[in-house]
Formats: sequence, structure tokens, C-alpha cells
Amino acid sequence: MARRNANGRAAVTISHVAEASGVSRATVSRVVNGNASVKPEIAERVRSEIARLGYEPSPVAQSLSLGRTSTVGMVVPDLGNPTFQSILHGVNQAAASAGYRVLVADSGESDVDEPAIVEDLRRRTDAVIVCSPRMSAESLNAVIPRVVPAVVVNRDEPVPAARVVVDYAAGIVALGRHLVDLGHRRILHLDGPPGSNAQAARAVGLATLAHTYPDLVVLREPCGATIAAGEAAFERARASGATAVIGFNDLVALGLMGRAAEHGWRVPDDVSIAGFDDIPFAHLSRPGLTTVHVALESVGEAAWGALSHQFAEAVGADFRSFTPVLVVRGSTGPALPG
Amino acid sequence: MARRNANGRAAVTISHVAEASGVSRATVSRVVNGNASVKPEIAERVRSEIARLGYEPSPVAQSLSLGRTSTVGMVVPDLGNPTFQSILHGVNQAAASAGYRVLVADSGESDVDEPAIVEDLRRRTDAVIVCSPRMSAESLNAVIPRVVPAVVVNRDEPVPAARVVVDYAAGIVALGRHLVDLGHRRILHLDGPPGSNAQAARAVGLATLAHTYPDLVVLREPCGATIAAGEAAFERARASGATAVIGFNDLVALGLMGRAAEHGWRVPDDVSIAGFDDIPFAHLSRPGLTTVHVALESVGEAAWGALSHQFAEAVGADFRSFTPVLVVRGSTGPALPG
DNA sequence: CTGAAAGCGCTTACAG
DNA sequence: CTGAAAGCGCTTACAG
Repeated sequence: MARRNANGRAAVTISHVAEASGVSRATVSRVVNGNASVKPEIAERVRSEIARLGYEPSPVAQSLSLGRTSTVGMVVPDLGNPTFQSILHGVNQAAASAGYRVLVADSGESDVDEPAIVEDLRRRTDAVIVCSPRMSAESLNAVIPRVVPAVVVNRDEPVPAARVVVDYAAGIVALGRHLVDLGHRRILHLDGPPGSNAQAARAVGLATLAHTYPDLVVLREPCGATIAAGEAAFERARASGATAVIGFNDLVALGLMGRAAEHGWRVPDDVSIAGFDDIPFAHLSRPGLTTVHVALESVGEAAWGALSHQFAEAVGADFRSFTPVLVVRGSTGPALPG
Repeated sequence: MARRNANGRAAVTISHVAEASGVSRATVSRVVNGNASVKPEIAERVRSEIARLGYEPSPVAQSLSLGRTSTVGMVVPDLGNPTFQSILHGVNQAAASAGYRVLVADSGESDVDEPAIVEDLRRRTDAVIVCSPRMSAESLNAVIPRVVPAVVVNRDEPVPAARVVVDYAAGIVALGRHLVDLGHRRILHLDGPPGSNAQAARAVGLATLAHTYPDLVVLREPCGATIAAGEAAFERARASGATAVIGFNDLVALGLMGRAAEHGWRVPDDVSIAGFDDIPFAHLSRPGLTTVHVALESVGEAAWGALSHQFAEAVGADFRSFTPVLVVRGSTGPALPG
């Protein structure tokens, strides 16, 4: 069936150009791609016919013929999540400057469907970037070898592919150290979604802290990853007796700060509050939110980099780790004496 | 060239399955697609070979053969912008449930490259969604007919395609009315990026307000669309003598509110401040930000709806308009008497 | 119910 | 420098 645009006009193909120019399709292909030498006057004639007819090669046909699509896929659990949006943005920027497009798939947080989505996406593209904080390690290990070149983002366990991660544990340690230096000895962490990679890393960081500072009491409360979860944790946070609270992320911390303000729990005089991620709003609260900055766009760029590296040489799994940096603002201060 | 995955193993094709099953490729195709009738025992044999070999049809080959890709493209000026992220999320959700994928292209705010990006994207997909607040009307009118089925988001001028818009002017009018009801008679609007469609619509809304309330003074200051722009507008806002300020968006309004707090300009006692968009952080500021809520995910879903409508019937341009709704929080209050 | 053949729109050895 | 031919992996009238 001839390709048609929706106006019902058949699209112009390489055959039309060949016929109009009085040459073979091979020759047209050569002038379009500029790789083999074509007699200048013929090339000129072909070019003018291309312009006159408005010919553009079909990427689909080229993909089938060449065996590559110049497209990479990216799977995320939730496009509505600013974290993945930032990573996607970074990937997209980097890929675009190399002439690649990115095809996104939102798995809707469904960890069971994810392997199938990853495979399907891979069939439509030259490589995949997998951001799947919830997928089980077994699923990941089963699916990754089938879809290389691939890069896995934010998974701490070894996988048979390139990997780029954020060192969340180091971020928590830096934050904890800051609080200890301010005199805090009873710190509460509001946990994120159970089973998520980020939460597991926070737990590791908290354990490191507790081990490093024997006189430090580290408490944990189940909470979540949203503003509403932070708001809902207010009573438990106050009842914990902690002098400093670390939210799983900035949303949680800001939600908690909002409730604290409403209930006269002063920040940082009565309690220090810190977040994680350094979203753009972190500096807008009063006081500004102490947090840890994660260069998510760089993570996306690094993911692309790992892919293009695999395109060039067939080498396997390399590894990039990004260390978050502490950003101190007004929401953390000295612990009250006594 | 045989398609290979990056392990160097050739991918399994329909021919392999046909040979292994002792039938023709046509028959394999039939059982894969389930459309024509195949003798049950043969179908069973083919299915088991498919499972054994791990065969999956190539979407690229199917696309070339069928003339459709089951993919739609979406062009946005900046993926980093939460507005487009939300629209994309809505599109993606709706498209996914219809078995379509979405291919995103970020034009990097370059209005000159956009027409080419739109055309290229369209060649790889079955339709395009164009979110190009800056592209000139002429460019838009030139490119759209070449890429139908298409839908244009947030452009107020007529275009030869389906269109879905947010009625920004109505939003501003609702906000202005609210302020007038509170007694404000001198209102400042902090303008967004010149030339953007949203800014043009705000200007229309402001003019409507001025016309509706003859004793109302409507001031405007060039500003921008970011937190930093809102912060930078503080001095000019205070100097304007306005009793109420409307930010181009919530970011601007929050930036302004932050500076106001620092300088002892009390909200809403000394000045009322309102934003636009109702981002998730709008209710987190103290006081909460009065703003106008825009259902961006619904806009995305409607864009998909307009496309699938065009897939079904070849009919042309329909139109959907979303009216923002006023959300009153604590940042706006009565104007001071006198 | 099934297969041989042509076609989708390209690219690229291979000959000349 | 150029063309005829085969191939990429599918689908679908058309015959039988």
C-alpha cells in the first residue's frame, strides 16, 4: 500500500524522484546520502527534482533497510514524577545533539508489565534506558540481556548492562553529618515507598550514620514520597522527640514544614527539617529548605553517554555514580541545648 | 543485513518460524495476527514454535508493510517546563491505553527549527501533537497541512487542524473579578515572555477587565516566567503602588512572595498576590497562593482524543477549550481602605 | 484453509 | 560513475 498522508495524497518516494530524474533509485539514494560519488551534473539534476517534488526519505524504510532506527527508548514508572522528567530532559538533550530521538514509555508504576514494555520498546529502537526503581532484581536480570544495548538508571545491584546511579546513601550521610555538627543527637527520617531503590539506599546511609556516631539516635517512620504524606506525618514527627527531621524528599519535607508552621512548631528553632533532591521550590519556602542537590539532568546525559559508548564499541557494562551535594539553607539550625 | 541484537545473535524472524513449523510465512503471519482462519492443529504448532524460538514481530517491518507505526509524535519547546511535562503525561496515558507510543521531540525553544522537527517527527509516526507557543502563525499554517493528522495545542488563531486550548483570558478575568470584589482598584500584572501565546491571551483578558471595570487601573510590567523573574520584579512591584499583583504564572508569584516576605511586605495585608497554573507548590507557601487551576493532563488527553478521532473518520478540525478555575487561598485579601 | 508472489521504501554489494 | 538485483521483515490480495 502506497504511503499516503492524511490528505489522501500519496507520499513521494525514491522511485518518483528516480523516474523524474531519469536515473535509478540507487543513484538517488547515493545523492541523498552523499556517500558514493555521483557525476556532478546528474547529482544536480536529482537534487533539483528532490526539491521540486518535496521528497524526504522514509525513516521507517531506512530503519528496516539499515537495521537501525536512530531512536532510543526510555522506560519510566511515572512521567508525572519530576525526577524522571528531569532525567528524560537530560537524555533528550544529549540524544538530540547526536541526531537521535527518544521514545518514552510510562509503565504506570506497574512493575509486572515493565519487562514486556522494555522489550517492546527495544524492538522499536536501537537501545533502551531503563528507570525502574520497583522492578525486581530477577526481572531486571532476565530482561536486560535481551535488550542490550541498555543502561539501567538508579539500581544499586549489579546488572548485566551499563549503570548510572545517584549515591543516595552518601547524600544522607552528608546531611546527617551536617545535623550532628549542629548538635543534633536524635534524628527522625521519614521513609519513602518501601521496596524502592532510593529508600533502600537511604536505609544504608542511615545505618552508616548510626554506626559512625554511636551517641546518635536514628529513628524512622514510614511516610511516603508526596507533599500529602509529609503533611500526614506531622503528629508522629512531633511526638518522636527528634530535634531534626529528614524527609524522604523535598516534597515530604515541605509538606511537613507547612503543617509545622500551622501548628506553631518553629523551624529551625524548635525543629530542624531537611529534604532531598533540591527541587526548584526548596529555596522558596520560609525558611529555605536545607536539602541535598541531585544533578538529575546530568544523570540523563550520562545515561545517553553510556549508550553511545556502547554504540561505538561493543564493550559491556560501565558505571557512573553521581554524588549529591549538601545545600544548607535556613531550615536547619543548632539543636536546643538539653 | 540480518537484524541482530547487540549480543551479535541474529534476531529470529518470521521466516525462521515458518521453516521450523513447516508452513509459509503467510500462515505464520495469520496466526500471529489472528485475523484469517488457520487450521487449529497448524496454528498450535506455529504457536509452539513461536514460543520456543522466542519470536516477536518486528515493529519496524510491520510499520513499513502496514503504513502505520502505532506511534504519535509530540513536539514541545522545552521538556523541562512542568506545563509541557503535564500535557505529555496526559497524552502518554491516553495513547498508551489505545496501544500507541509517543515519541517526544524537544525543540529547545528554537522556533526556527520547529517546522523541520515537526515534519521529521511526523514521518516517523502516524500523527503529531504540536505545542509551539512561539512558532509564528505563518510557519504553523505552512507546516500543519503537510503533517495531518495533527493537533495543535494552545494556539488561539485558527489553524488547519484540530486544536485544543486553555482559555487563559477567561482565567485572568476570573482572577481579576475576584480581586475587584475584594476592593482592589489598582492591579499589576507581571507579564510573561513577549510573543508567547499565553502572554497574548493574558493581555486580552486584562483588556477585558479594564473595559468591564472602568474604575480599575490595570498596570503591566515586563517580567518573565521563572521564579528568578518574580524575585527580580519585587522592587518594581512595590513601587507600582498596586494593591494586588498577578504573576504570569505561579513561579513568578512565588518568587515575588519570597522577596516580599524578606522585605516585610506582608501578604495579603499589604499586598495581595496571585499566580496562574496551580502547580503543586501553590498550596505550600505561607499564605497559600491564590491562583487559577489548569487541567493540563486533561489537555493532553483531549489532544490524543482529537487525534484518535481523526484516525477513525477523516474529518478535519475540531476544537476543545478548557476553562481554568479560580482557586482562592490566603495570598489574596481585601484591599486596604484608602 | 494455505501458499506463491508482489509490495511497503529504502540500501548496498556486485558487475559493468 | 551507474544500474539491476537482492535484501531488510513483514502483510495481503489472489489463486487454488
